[in-house]
Amino acid sequence: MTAEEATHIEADLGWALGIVFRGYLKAAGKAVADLPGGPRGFQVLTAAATSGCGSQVSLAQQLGVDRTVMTYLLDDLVQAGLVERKADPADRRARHIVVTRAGQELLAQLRERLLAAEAYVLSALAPAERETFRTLVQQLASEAAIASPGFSLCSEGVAADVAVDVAADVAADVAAGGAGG
Amino acid sequence: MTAEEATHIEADLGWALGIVFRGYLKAAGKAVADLPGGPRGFQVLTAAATSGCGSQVSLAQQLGVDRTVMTYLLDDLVQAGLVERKADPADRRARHIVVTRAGQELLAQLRERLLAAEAYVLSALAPAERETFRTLVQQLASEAAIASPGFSLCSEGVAADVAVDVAADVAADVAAGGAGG
DNA sequence: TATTGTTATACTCTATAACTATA
DNA sequence: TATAGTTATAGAGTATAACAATA
Repeated sequence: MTAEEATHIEADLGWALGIVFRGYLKAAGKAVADLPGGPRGFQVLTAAATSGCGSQVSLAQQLGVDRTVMTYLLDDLVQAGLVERKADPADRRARHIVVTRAGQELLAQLRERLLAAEAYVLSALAPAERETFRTLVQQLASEAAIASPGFSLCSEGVAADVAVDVAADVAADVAAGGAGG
Repeated sequence: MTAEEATHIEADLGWALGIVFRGYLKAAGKAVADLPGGPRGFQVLTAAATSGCGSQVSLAQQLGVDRTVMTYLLDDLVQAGLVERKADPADRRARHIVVTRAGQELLAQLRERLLAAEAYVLSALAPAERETFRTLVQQLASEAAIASPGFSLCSEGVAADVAVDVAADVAADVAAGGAGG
């Protein structure tokens, strides 16, 4: 490596990732400003709604955060009436996180707003490149998540049926005009 | 959007970006553990070494952080003898940030360690995909940085000549065996 | 003994305002 | 009046340890 090859800041992956991530947080924060926990709260809602095993540790592992963080996030979401901590009959230590109907409705609405925010963040890329970028980030994140200790996605499970049941009702509402931008 | 299309957490761009970014911070943090400020300190060093206009605000804008953060980062780097705050004869308010010889040496060494950390973060992708990902993130970050108020890269300028002068000496040292992993 | 959930603590990063010295 | 740099403060986000209840 010679002096002429002195790396500029744009070549630093950490710089680029940081800029993009902070830009995303800013855009997504506005999109879900009325949701407790902001983008993190949305991720909890999404994971709780689509994941089969809804225990707090399992959600925390999926989201890549500490289980102590999950307690705070859930406290706020419970207080807002968006999720509930149900007792797990199979393990009295665990709490089963269930998204309420209000939570399902809000989730469906915020999903569209968040998609718009994502589109804004990616707007510097050509349409084909956006999909490529999404695929690659997703691929990196999935591998990293799998590599983290104790990770399991639990896409099938006991709670999935209940969640889908509620989601069916909600989907009708949203399609009827709930999708406010 | 129907219930069957309920978005899983992997489809959330914020989730993926967060996982990847935190994974990078972890890997990069180990790589530059002996540098004040960690990966952020490395970015300051890189920007100061390759950017022409080395004022603190200009560096802060390039890095996408507040100018108050730059003060703390530079305090530690100055104390470690890696950069110096020189008076700017053209503007007595401004400080010209110059990387010392020790800073240049450390920068050259850490650059290789950081490249290894970056390679680790991207290891889930095929070689061709890694370059694609780098290009796309860089493209997104550059556009976002340019869009931010007051941004200017200043790749050419007064200090550039001095920096390259020092860098030439350092490059010889590193090539001779300074690149410790 | 290990795990779930909670609480408390501390450390980092970030955001804001106020202050000085210069322009 | 505006800008460069500093300082102080507060708010998020994260990491760690400790604890009670349960496996």
